[in-house]
Amino acid sequence: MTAHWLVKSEPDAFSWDQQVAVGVEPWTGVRNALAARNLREMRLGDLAFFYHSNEGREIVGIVEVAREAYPDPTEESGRWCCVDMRALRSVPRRVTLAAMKAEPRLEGLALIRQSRLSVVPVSPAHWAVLSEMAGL
DNA sequence: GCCAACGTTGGC
DNA sequence: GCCAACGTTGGC
Repeated sequence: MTAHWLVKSEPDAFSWDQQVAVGVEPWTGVRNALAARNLREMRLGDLAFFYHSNEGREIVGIVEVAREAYPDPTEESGRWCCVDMRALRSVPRRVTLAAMKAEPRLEGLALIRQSRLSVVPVSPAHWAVLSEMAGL
């Protein structure tokens, strides 16, 4: 069963253009227990929206899980994990946070409800609405 | 184990 | 640049 997610990155730190350029990239640096749990639940081939936080505040592309959770190499203790993400495609239309907030069918979206969480699940229904808004 | 202080994230 | 939300830390 394929699950859907949304992952955030500040474009200043790591942008969608960089993700596209490298293809596959370790999704490191998550230091929040709930976000880390979401990472561990990701399965090979799961899809995720790539969202630019802070600057842009919009969904810009789609990535897929290319490797399931393993210890984050950027952290010594081994208690944090990361996954590998592969760039799949840019979205034809970027979906802004404002547009998501204005869409009644997206009520309860974790991105809005827990704005500080960097890795959040997206329900199948919400995924369908967001895909439609993104022009997919 | 409680809770105040503090730090960080991210929207505005 | 401000501030709300919320996670973490440390004193007790």
